[in-house]
Amino acid sequence: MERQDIHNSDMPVLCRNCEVRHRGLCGALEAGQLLALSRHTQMVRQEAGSELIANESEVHSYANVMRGVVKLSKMLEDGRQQVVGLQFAPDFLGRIYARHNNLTAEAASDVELCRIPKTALEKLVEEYPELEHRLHEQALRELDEARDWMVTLGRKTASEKVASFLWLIATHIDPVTEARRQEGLVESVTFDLPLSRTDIADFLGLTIETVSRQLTKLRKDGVIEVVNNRTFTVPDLERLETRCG
Amino acid sequence: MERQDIHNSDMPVLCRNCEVRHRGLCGALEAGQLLALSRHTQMVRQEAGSELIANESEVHSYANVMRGVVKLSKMLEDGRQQVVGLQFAPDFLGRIYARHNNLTAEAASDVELCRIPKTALEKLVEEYPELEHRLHEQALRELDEARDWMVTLGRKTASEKVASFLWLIATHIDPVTEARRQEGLVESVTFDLPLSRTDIADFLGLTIETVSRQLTKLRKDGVIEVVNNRTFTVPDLERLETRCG
DNA sequence: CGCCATCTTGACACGTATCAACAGGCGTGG
DNA sequence: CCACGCCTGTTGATACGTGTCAAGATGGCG
Repeated sequence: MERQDIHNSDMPVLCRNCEVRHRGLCGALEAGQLLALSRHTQMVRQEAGSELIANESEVHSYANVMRGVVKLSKMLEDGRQQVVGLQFAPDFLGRIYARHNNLTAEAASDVELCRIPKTALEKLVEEYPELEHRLHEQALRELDEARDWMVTLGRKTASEKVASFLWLIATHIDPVTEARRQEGLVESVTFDLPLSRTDIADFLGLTIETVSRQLTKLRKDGVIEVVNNRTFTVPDLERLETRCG
Repeated sequence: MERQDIHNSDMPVLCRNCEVRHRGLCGALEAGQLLALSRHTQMVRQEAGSELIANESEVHSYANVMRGVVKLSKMLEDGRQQVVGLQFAPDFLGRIYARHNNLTAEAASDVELCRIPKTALEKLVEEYPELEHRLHEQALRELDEARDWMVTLGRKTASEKVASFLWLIATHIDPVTEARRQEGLVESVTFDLPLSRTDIADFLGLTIETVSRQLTKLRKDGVIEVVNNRTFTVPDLERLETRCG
């Protein structure tokens, strides 16, 4: 997979076929730099539910999310849990520069990751400042998202929280339809939830019962249609947005 | 203030006397680079309550917090407010690279800022990668803090939230005693709250009445002693920590 | 077909919000 | 110098939203 076709171009085939290359970290790099990077990367598939990063574990590698959804969470000593973020392709996964991880990462759906060892990435970052710039911008984006979510956690009602969650998923799960939505071309969306009711509750600071009740309320109000437990359709996204508080 | 004493050293006097230089952004820089930076910086004092960054406003400058506490907050359309972060010296203030601010910053106490225009800093960042590295590390630190606070907002009880807030202030308001505390040399601390009850409530996702009730409960339990409305002493920090959940 | 995990629904409890009254500090002005 | 009003914070009574506990329903899968 990591072999390059020198008769064609300097770009590794792995990267040439990479769907997220232009949007993610690697968009920063020229062909030659991509080659340097790809010498150390490895594509791995992980099935839903597998632990990608264990809390308190030593950092050995980082990764780019290529496909699927990753769930980031933290736990109090007594077991109370809070999901502190979701990552979608092409997000960078891992806390660079830290010795130890301070959260848990789990595959929420089946995921594909492009892994790179800690030392390899850190060396490349020193060499190519544009790489650090990209990582910095992602950190800032995640910080913005975390702060937006703090408003949801601290100040919204259960009903608004659930609507906000559905809105988040509807607008992040599929970059293609999201692009069309932003041009006003789409108002109805169908999607699969990447999280169980328990995870949703842990994301929203609620119980699963409250999440369930608010979902049925949204269904009865016609804001969502339930295809099955895990897949919903939102007939009118603007209508959903008004429910987000 | 910005004149340098060429007979003594290349370092601008402004910076030579700067208390936070080694810990903050500028710790990245050599004397010559500091000089380049200080050509554009300006110390300003703002009194408690003044708005430092207006939401949605265009970004014209950034700043380092030199003294005091800055409160970052967001508001929903109907006026519900959430404080999404506090900044202490020597934190960097402002969302670099963004065209528009997406939160409000207010001086929680009287503050001193070291301001620098947007374009000046961005040019310097391009020139000195170490500067971007420092900013990146601060963004990552703030992200960690935001995620920790998400746990507080989503999963802690009112009592634990108030204890967590007091813990945060007690361990951040004064770097000197905090350093001694970490060596186990201090267990009692007295401090001034930089926030009103309203702000504390908005930070914790509670009402002022609930904050007030939890404070009296902590007082009656001997966890805190109330010197006056704004200044408390914590006789045993470890005892407070156990109340944080 | 039946088991198990996941989700939903119901009855009730409890924590926090809401609304209202009161207390204290502090500056202003008589 | 004290009276007054205002602002901030506290305390109390009650309401309401969400949590808790328990029972069913649904769906996937052997």
